[in-house]
Amino acid sequence: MTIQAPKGVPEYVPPQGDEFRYVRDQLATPAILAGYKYIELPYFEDVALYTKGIGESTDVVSKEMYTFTDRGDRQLALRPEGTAGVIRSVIENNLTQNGLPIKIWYAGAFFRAERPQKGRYRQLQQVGIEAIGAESPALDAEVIALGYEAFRRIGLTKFEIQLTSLGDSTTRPHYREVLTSFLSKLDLDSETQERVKLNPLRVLDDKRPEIQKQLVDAPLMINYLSDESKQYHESVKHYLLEAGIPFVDAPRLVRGLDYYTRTTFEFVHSGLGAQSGIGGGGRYDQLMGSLGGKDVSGIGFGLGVDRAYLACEAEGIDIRQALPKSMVLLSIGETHDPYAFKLAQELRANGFIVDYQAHAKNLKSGLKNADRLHAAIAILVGDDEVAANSVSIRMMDSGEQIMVLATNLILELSNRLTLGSNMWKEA
RNA sequence: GUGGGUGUAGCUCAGCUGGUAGAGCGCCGCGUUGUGGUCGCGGAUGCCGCGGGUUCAAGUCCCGUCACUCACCCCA
Repeated sequence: MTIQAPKGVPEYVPPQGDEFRYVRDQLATPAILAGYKYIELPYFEDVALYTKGIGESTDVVSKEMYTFTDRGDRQLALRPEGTAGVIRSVIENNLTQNGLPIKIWYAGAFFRAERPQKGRYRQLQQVGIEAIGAESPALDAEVIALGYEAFRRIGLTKFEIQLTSLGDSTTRPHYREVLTSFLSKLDLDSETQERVKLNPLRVLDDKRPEIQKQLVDAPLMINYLSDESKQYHESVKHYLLEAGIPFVDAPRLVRGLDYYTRTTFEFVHSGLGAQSGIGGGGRYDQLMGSLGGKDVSGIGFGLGVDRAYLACEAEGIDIRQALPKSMVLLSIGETHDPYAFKLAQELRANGFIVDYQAHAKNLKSGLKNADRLHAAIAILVGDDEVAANSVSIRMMDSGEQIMVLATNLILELSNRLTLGSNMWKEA
């Protein structure tokens, strides 16, 4: 038995690797354009951060964390989500000192010890943002808009924004009582009854038809909002409507993490099967305070890069054509290798993406190689070229080929590639 | 944790009521000794997941086991 990757861990090998990287980068771009600053955080944290921050009653904390004890007997956990770590860092580094709100973004891997299935992995990648220390419907709308833009940017169209408000600390307890008393009258299995006690809201999300049937008349949070929360929610919706960002009211929307209050949303894709959520987030009024920081509210989201990538596939989006085109430099026969090697260095120094394939057996096999590598341009260095201090530039799709002086190569390429020239270079 | 499906060539998969292994794609070579893709011809590749059982005979039937996968719970 050869060694395999751990169960439930996705891999993106070439050529998918570059496509995945593209998706991840594009998902982050709207936030960068909006002035959000990057934060690099640890991949493991004190277990207490998550039990206190996310809530012990959540599945994520109670049964899906990868926890371990280090040599100093510290209880640690691979991070299952991003927000708690961001808040911890904001508090620890006093980032709230220099004016609010602070807007940051992050990207990276998260870990959940779940049973894997399509689109649900034990190691998942997210791009996330957080805007901390300000409450205004405009900010909520901005965060939602940035998520919307992110998915649009990679070409997704078959998704919708589901939006609701989970109420504030003054109205939530009352609603919870109402809901609990409703649920306690239903015919539920013991496991679900247990969930009613722990977190009744989550029962609304149950997909089993026999449960859903009983929930048609369930009381909804949206009808129990305080005037203040209601007004705030209406205002958020108004901003979105004005900006032309489509959303649907989702009064039964529930999220898996306990810290969400008021504005709560999810990006749901229709082409993914069971794991349809490609992103989600919301506002958290108490999280900063409960972790020992300033008592201010924040809002953020996490976008699933793995699922976004799957969604592209489901929509038939051709990511490869969006990637930079590549050039292959071929030397025919060994004698020209040093000459070609030097040319490759020069091209790269000028920003071109150049794959140098040394000493092709003959031109035919060299071109075949270039074709297999999906090169858009082949630069040929053979006897004829070297004799004339030249190289040949061959456009692989048209077959058009010209010989130019080596000293003019950079200039020639730059001239020929003016249209969309960034397509040939690494950002 | 619960339920279903699948393990056969590098990949996707076919292989009927048991008779000793196949296709497409890819790969290598030749047609073409400086021109790739298309086309034609030729070629290589398998402990049929693993262990046991039934049988003259097992990829095929039975038992076990491992892995993968989809779905439920839950989540990005």
